Amino acid sequence: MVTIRDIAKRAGVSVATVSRTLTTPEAVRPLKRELVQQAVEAMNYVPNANARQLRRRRNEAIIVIVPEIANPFFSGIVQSIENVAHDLGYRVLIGETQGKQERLDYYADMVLTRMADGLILLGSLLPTIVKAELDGGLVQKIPLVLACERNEGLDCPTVAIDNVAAGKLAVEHLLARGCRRIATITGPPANTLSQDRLRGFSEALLAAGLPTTGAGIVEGDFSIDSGYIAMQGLLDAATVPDGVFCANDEMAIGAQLAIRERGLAMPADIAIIGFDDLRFGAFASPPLTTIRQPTTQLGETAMRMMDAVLRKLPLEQRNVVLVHELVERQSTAPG
Amino acid sequence: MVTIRDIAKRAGVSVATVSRTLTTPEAVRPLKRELVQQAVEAMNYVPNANARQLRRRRNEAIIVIVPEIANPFFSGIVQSIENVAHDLGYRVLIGETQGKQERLDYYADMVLTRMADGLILLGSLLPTIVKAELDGGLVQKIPLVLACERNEGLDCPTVAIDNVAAGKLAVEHLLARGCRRIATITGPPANTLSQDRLRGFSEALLAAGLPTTGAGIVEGDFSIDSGYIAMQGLLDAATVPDGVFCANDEMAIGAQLAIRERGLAMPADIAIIGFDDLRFGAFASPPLTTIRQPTTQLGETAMRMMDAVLRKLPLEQRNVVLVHELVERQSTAPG
DNA sequence: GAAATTTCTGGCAACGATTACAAAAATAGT
DNA sequence: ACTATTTTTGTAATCGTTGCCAGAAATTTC
Repeated sequence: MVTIRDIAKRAGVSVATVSRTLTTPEAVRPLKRELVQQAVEAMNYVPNANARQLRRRRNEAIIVIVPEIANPFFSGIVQSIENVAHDLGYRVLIGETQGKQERLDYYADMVLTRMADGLILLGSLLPTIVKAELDGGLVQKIPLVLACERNEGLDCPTVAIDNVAAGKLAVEHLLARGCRRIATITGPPANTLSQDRLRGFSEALLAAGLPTTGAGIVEGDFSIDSGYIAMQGLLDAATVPDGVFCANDEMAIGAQLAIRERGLAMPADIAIIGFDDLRFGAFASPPLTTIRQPTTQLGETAMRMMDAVLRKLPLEQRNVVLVHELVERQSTAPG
Repeated sequence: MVTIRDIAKRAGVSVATVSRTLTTPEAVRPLKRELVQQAVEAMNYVPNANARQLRRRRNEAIIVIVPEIANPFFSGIVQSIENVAHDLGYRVLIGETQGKQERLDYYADMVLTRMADGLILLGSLLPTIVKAELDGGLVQKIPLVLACERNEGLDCPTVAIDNVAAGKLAVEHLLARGCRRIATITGPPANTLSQDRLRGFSEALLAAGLPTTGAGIVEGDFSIDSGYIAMQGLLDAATVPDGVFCANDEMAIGAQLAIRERGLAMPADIAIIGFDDLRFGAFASPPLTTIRQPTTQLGETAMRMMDAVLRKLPLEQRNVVLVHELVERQSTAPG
């Protein structure tokens, strides 16, 4: 391996000068600068990042925690984080938890060991060391940004949409097109996101003077399969719904298959609305009405917040709420 | 930051003993080991990974290059790589190229700077420094494993399926159910994967004594939208196909929408077969027949190969070909 | 042209671990 | 009890950079 010393020797300067040429070229005279650059070129020198980071005590690397990479909603956000990170000079490490605490802690450890500078969480799971903070235990502060999900009592920068309002909007849309027997397929109840969307559902029905409980609420787990199964349950019930709000698009797509298999028409017999605006939703049968989350902005904001946290800059807002949007397609087309 | 020296002082031993307790506990007497462990616990010590890696000249981190994270096919492989990597003690950094050479080179640089030990490529793009090798230029060897795509002339471990055979199998399936006007929607022609699948298409038709050229071959780019647009083109042609082989499931799902919009029935009027077995395919309308690639095995094999390369172990096979599989669903159900 | 500044440069001590090597302690052998 | 052997331990060098500090070189000023 060719080191900075080799370059120094070849260019006939000191290691300090080489280092400066590489990091602050304007601080070294053009003549020597040229010499160094030639040597670097000739010997194919690349500075060792480990040594540099050790010395600088800074990594320019952050970890993004995703429950599941294969979920296009998350990967969209990650994509946007990567773009911004790249511009800001950070590397992005993606960690997948698959819902496992152990996995998450493993990644949190990487920021303790200084392999990475901070953590952006897209899911609802919190690292054990962070949870300890909530319980008032001794604190091992690690730079943290929460995206997508709020978390009561945890004091860290957050960016998300207002899921209660968004859920409410979805159901109001179903009401507006005339649905009266509205059901919902929710996510896991432990998930704050699920809770919020469900609350929006209830609030909308309450405001419309319709019953909000009973067989109309079925639990899924955000997967396609769970949507399919949940919908079968709804279809087997005594009163079949005429409108269903699914807490995400994947479950909605699963639900659509169940409905098609029964030979029912959408939206004529049952209207369906999803959440997230996956690109697959636009090509579903029928194309899926949904609530769009501003994926790009979500990722961008999260990354900029992280940058601010790491550079200890003041944040103008610690809890950003982005606007969601109703995307109307045929699955709820007016009758 | 608490360092190894702090622990040594507190435990009343030397730094060497602390280091050993942490890396090879069996080499230190239980008594002192206990002392050290207590100090570590009490002071919340975590070794600095940069210092360790600098010294060890090894990172236990690899980069996986994906053209697009949002593509469920790739993310499935990544998921499997992550699982195996975890078991083998590696960290995984995911890099998204979005088809940009510059982005890829950026990640390749990270292995030159020793931030990571090696590169697993899922796409077809090659880093510039690797391409230089092909041209016989001076070589900067970096540990490399190719997954999904073969690359003539590049001597590095590879794992993939036989895309020619798989493409052929898909078309033979269409032939078997009676299709005679078979078209295909391909990927970008520069892509070896596309080329292979197209070749399989041609070989199958040739063997069946059917014409293989003309309006029946439309170019897509693996995106849903491109499948939708390509299919519209096919439907507008003089002779409408009665079977279409799409080079991936995303395009097939796009094509299906185009067909539904024309009011044609699948598979009665047109049979459709895709490639990859995305989970969305199973919930398409109608559920999509496809060729399944063994995603899990693909990822696992790639990661194990990388491990072997890094540990300089001999590989029993440098070019692994995995078996693909036809998954029959309604989009090609017999008449 | 000498003195006073200003700009560049080089030497060397960090950064926080690992690991040869040698010394010390424990154990075994007689 | 004393030596020979084996285990443990500690000291110090090392990994490849960066950045402080002091001195050298260039520039400005009078």
